[in-house]
Amino acid sequence: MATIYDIAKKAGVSTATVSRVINGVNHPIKEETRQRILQIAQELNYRPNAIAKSLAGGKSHTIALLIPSITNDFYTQICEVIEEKLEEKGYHTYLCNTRRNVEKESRYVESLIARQVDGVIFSPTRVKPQDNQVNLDNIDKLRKNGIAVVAFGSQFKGVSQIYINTYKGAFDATRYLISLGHKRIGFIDGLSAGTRKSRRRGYIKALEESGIGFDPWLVTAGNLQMEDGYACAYKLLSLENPPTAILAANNLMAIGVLKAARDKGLNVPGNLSVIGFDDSLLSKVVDPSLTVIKQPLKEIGEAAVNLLMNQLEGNQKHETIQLETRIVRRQSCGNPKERG
Amino acid sequence: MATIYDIAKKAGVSTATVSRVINGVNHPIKEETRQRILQIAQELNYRPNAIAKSLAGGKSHTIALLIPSITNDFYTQICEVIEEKLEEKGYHTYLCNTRRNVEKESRYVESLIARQVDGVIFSPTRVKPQDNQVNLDNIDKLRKNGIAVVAFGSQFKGVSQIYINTYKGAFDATRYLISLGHKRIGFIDGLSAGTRKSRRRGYIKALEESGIGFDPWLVTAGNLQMEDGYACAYKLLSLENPPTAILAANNLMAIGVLKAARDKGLNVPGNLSVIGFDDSLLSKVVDPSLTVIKQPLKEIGEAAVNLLMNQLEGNQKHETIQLETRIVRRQSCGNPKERG
DNA sequence: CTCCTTTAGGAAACCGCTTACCTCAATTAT
DNA sequence: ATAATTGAGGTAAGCGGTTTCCTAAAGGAG
Repeated sequence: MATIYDIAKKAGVSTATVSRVINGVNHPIKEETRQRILQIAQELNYRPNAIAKSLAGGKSHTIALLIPSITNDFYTQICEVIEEKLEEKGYHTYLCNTRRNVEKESRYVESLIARQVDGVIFSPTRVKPQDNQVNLDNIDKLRKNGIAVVAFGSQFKGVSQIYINTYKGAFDATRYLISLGHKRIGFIDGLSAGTRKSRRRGYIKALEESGIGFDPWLVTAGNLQMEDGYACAYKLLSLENPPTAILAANNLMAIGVLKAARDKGLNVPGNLSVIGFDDSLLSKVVDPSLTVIKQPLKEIGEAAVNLLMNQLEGNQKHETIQLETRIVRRQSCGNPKERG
Repeated sequence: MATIYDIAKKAGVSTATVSRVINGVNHPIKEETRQRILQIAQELNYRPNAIAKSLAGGKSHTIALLIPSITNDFYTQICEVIEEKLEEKGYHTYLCNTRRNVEKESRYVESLIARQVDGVIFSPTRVKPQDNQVNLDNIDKLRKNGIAVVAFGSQFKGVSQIYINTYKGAFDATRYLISLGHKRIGFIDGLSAGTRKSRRRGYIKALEESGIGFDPWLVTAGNLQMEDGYACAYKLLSLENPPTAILAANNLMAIGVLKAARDKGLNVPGNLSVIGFDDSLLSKVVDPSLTVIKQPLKEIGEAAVNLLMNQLEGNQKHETIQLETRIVRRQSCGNPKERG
C-alpha cells in the first residue's frame, strides 16, 4: 500500500504538500506540482488511509445508525434513505442493530465512542418493553464525547429529534372510521411502542369529539406481534357488543386482527373494518389489503440527516421536527351498515 | 478523553506498561502495578481509542457485510446471525447496503479498504440484472489489500464461499408437486437471481426423471417482484392447457401468482398449487400461506463467519461450503385431482 | 561468589496523515 | 528603494496506541 511518503519521495516534495494536494486544502500550490503529485498518486494506486486520517484529523466521517431492528420494514426503509443522503454528503454509515437489547445498545454506544464516529442517529430501545423509558445515559454519554446525536421513535429531552405526530395519526384513523359510520371502534395498543400514550389519546379524543365517547372495554394492548393482534382481536370480537371496527397500533397486529376476524367468520371489510399503523409490503399483500396510517419514512430519514448536519456544522441547539402521518386507504375498511 | 498517557503519568509508569496491562499482553507485570493501572483507568473513565489502535496495530477488528438489499428479509435475517456471531468473537460489523448498484458497491469496496476492515462478507450484485456476471474485480481488490473475503449468493471462483444447493431445492420442489399428482408444472424463473441456471436445471431434471418431460411453454421468468409473478402467472394460466401447479423463484413472485390465481377465479390449493423459494413472514401471512423452499439462513450466516475466521487465522485456502434447502409445507399445495 | 535467567518495566520508533508555524523568493505597494 | 504581501513549499509536532529492543534488579544454579 502506497502512502503519502512514497508519493512525496517520488515527487521530490514534502508530505505536507502531498497532503494538501490530495485534500484540495486551501493553500497555494503550483499547478505543475499538483499535477505531478496527482499523477504519481495515480501510478502508485494511492488510496488514503481512512484510519490514519481519522486519527490525525479528529473526524471519522462516519456516522452510526442505531436501530432496534433490521428485520423491520419501518426501520430499514428509514435506513435506506438516511444512508443514501449521508453518502451524498460524504459520510459513511455504520448500521447497528440493537435487537431491542439494552445491553447490546450500550455496548454499541461504547464501541461507537471508541471508533470516534462523528454522529449517531438513534432510535433508543425501551428499557422494559412494558414501560416507556429509554436509557438516556447512552445519549448523554455520546454527547459528552462530542458526538452529535439525533433521536427518533419516541419523545426525549435535551436532544435533537424527529417526532412523529401519532396522536394525530390515531385521531385521523378513528375519525375516518367514525365518518364511515362506525360507533363501536376497538383499539389494540402496542405495549412497547414509544408513542403509546399519544396514540391512545388521539383515539379517545376523536371518539369524544364526535360525541360517541370512550368505552374502556374496547381498548386492549399487545406486544406488537401478529399473535398479540390475534389474541386481542379475538377478545374484542367475543364481547357481547363487539366493535365493528378495530384500530391496531402496528401492521403486524392488524394482520393478526384479520386472522381473528376470519376465524370468527367475519368478513373484512363487510362485517369488520380494520386499520393499522405503519405501512409496509405486508399491508399490501394480505387479503384484504390493509388501510393504514402511514408514517412518513422518507421524511423521517431526511429530517434526521438534516438535523445531524446542523449539529456537525456547529449548531448546538436542540431542534425538534414534527412530522405528520397520512392515511392510506385500501380494502380493509368499509361501511358498518352493510353488516348483517 | 483520557489517554494512555494520562494513565501512565498518574500511575508513574510508561505508556508501554499501561498498554500491556490494558491489553493483557503476555509480558510480566507485577500484580500490584496492574491493579493500580486498572484502578486509575477506571477513575479516568478511560476508553481505548479504536482508531489509534487500528492504526498502530494494523487490525481494525471490524468486518463489513456487503449486501444487495437491506429491505429484503433474506439478507437481513442472514445479517442478524452474522452480526451476532461476529460480536461474540469481538468484531464489529459495518453493514453496507449496495442496493444492487454496481457503482455503489465499488465505492463501498474502496471505502472499506481505506477503512482497513479485516474482512468482508460479500453478496455481490450482478453487473446487469439480465446476466449472471458479477464484478469480480471488487473481490480481487479486497484480497489484494490483504482483506479476507467470503462470498455468497452465487458461484464464484478463487474465493471462499457459501453455496446453496438451489438445484436440489428446485428439484425437490418439483418432485414434491409431482408426488402430489401434478403433471403440468409451471416455473417462473428469476431474471437476476444468482442461482438461476441451477434452479431451472433442478426443475427440468425432476420432470425428466419422472418421465413427465419438460415443456418449454411452462417456463417464464420475471424480475423477482410481485408484479412480475402476477404477469408471468397470468400468462401461464391463460394457456389452453394451463399448469395445475406453479413454482416461483422467490416468495414475492409466488405471492404475485396467488393474486393472479385469485383474479383468474382459481382456488389455491384447490385448482392450483403454488410453491415459492425463500421463506419469510410474507409467506406465512398471505392467504393461503405459502409452501416454500426454505434456504438455511442461519446456517449461511454461521458458515460465512466460520469461513471468515479461518481466513483471519491465516488459512489461505479457499473453501466452499454447500448448504441444502428444505421444503416447508403450508397451505398452498394440494392434490390436482380435486380440480373441476 | 560468579554467571545465567527471569521478572518488571522503560525508551522510542512507528502506524499514515494533518496542520500550525516557518522560510524564502517573487511581487506589489509606498 | 524599501517594506509589506503573497505564493509555494518545508519542518516537525502531534493524533493515541503498539511493539521491539533495552536495562536493571532479583533469584537460581554451579
